[in-house]
Amino acid sequence: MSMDIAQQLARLTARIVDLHSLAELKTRLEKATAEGRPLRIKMGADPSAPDLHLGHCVAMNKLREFQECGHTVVFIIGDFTGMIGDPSGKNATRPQLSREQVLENAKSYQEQVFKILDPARTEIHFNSEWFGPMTFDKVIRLSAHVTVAQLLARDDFAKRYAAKQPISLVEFLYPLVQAYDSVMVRADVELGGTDQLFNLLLGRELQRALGQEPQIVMTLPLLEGLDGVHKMSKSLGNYIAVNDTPNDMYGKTMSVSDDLMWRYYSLVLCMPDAEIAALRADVAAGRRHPRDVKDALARRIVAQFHSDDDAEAAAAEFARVFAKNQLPADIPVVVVPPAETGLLSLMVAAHLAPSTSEARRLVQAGAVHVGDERITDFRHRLVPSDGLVLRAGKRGFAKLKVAP
RNA sequence: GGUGGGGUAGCGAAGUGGCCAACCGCAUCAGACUGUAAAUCUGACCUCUAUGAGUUCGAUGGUUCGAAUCCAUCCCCCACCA
Repeated sequence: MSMDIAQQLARLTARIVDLHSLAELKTRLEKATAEGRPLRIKMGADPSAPDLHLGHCVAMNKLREFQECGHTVVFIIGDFTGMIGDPSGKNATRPQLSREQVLENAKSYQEQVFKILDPARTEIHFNSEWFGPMTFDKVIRLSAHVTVAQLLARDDFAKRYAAKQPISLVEFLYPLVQAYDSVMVRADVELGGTDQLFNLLLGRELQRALGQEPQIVMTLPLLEGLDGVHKMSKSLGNYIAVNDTPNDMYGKTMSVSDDLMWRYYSLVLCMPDAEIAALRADVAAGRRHPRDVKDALARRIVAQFHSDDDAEAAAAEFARVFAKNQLPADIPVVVVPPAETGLLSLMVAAHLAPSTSEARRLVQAGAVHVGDERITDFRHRLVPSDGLVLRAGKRGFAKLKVAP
């Protein structure tokens, strides 16, 4: 714990949305320094989605900053809750997970998490540790600490209640479950997305009710996904996964809108506000092209999760394919029979279209090239030859190989 | 348990016997323009051995020349009351 309190505070409160409260955080940091013990920073993870994406990284980055200030991250894998199935929000029922699935997801979670976090300063717990053996009388006693009015205060509950939409009892129980996790790991700080604020605050209340010092609560912004509107999430398919290939990662980043890229600079790369402001000013004044600024962003993101070389290669590949309209370096090879066939069935065989109807639409729309030639006649027939490249749309490529 | 409302393509939402493969909006895909940005314009958007055919409107069975539309049974959802 080399940094002094003021430095830590400045660092730890960057980019956050809510903080309850700054004074408590300061006191707690001072106390920790005095006692020579690191703070315990809790964060919960949902084991139903093993694919971490950049949206998760917003909070992870904050966790890492805590670690860099010498504190311990306590990562909770919600395996118990995962096995019940989380009915949160719109998708009424999430699939229940088996024990094996949860463990498998947890493992892949860990691998991904440690691309950002320091394993030496991370503790991982499964909440089945304490919920598994819990008996129902304890559950009831626990629920006595929370009132319905309190729960209804949560924004999305309030809205749904007002709109006469259903709220399942399980959903009511969830915040309590999460709050109890905080009690069990004796969290000093818990952080999450802004949508988690209520749950985090409930943890505070519960800790107080059970005689613990209440955790400090911190929320971070929700990162918008590739569509620029909704928060990045797996179910919406608008995400950049931590495990995406360099090319995908680079390309997806380049498809982010200009307005949004500043958020990525801030929330994913943790670039200080002043630097971002300077960049923005350059772009506004025409000193820099927004495309170049985005290219830099994409490179840095790829470099962070892969390597500098990967970033370089992805940028080069992107320039070749999309800027110069040349063929990608790696085109999937499809083995086809040597006989003459219709273009449509060839496209389906090459996975360029899921159905011949779809293939026909692409051809009619002028999206299909055979070699250098654009084909618009869906009845087109051809004799496959080795190395012939089929192209459908911007991203669909297939290289033919004739079966002997 | 009672009363009322409802289940239509990825989502939302029309349609209440033939003009319905099903208006419209969103999302998506493609083309043009570009910086694979945004915005805009255009087209497509169940499947197929494709100017035709086949399968769709919670499920099953029925009435009819003909059903998403009518009838019966069943399944599921929601609100209110208890």
